Amino acid sequence: MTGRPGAPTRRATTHRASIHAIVAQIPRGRVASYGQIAGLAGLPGQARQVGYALAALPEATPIPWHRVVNVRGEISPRARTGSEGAQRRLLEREGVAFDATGRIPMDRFRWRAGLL
DNA sequence: ATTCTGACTTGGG
DNA sequence: CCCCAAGCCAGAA
Repeated sequence: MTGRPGAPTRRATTHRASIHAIVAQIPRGRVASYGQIAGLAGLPGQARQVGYALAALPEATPIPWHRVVNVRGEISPRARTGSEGAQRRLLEREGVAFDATGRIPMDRFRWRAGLL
């Protein structure tokens, strides 16, 4: 350890890594909210960080980032447009439905971790 | 080293 | 339903 006695513990891994790991587990046809992911990643209350972690992903990634939506069941608007439409299309292709107001009925599609 | 900025959630009025 | 404030991390300039 580079540890000087009394020095603050330095993060060995970034939070982004654990967040990506959780998102990678969301099964096809299911969605999770940012806050839900944060909790599962051991970072309760850091929903925002989840969004930032996803925004940092490269264009081509094996991580199913499109399965993460906000707690209201809607696709969160980004500063940079482009992926919103693609995200909805990807979800619909997996069988995730949107209601007339453009929201996903979370009661039906929310991912239950540890449950298929 | 400091400053800025982004895919959020929750509670209260 | 709307609006506001607080909590939070990391990478780029």
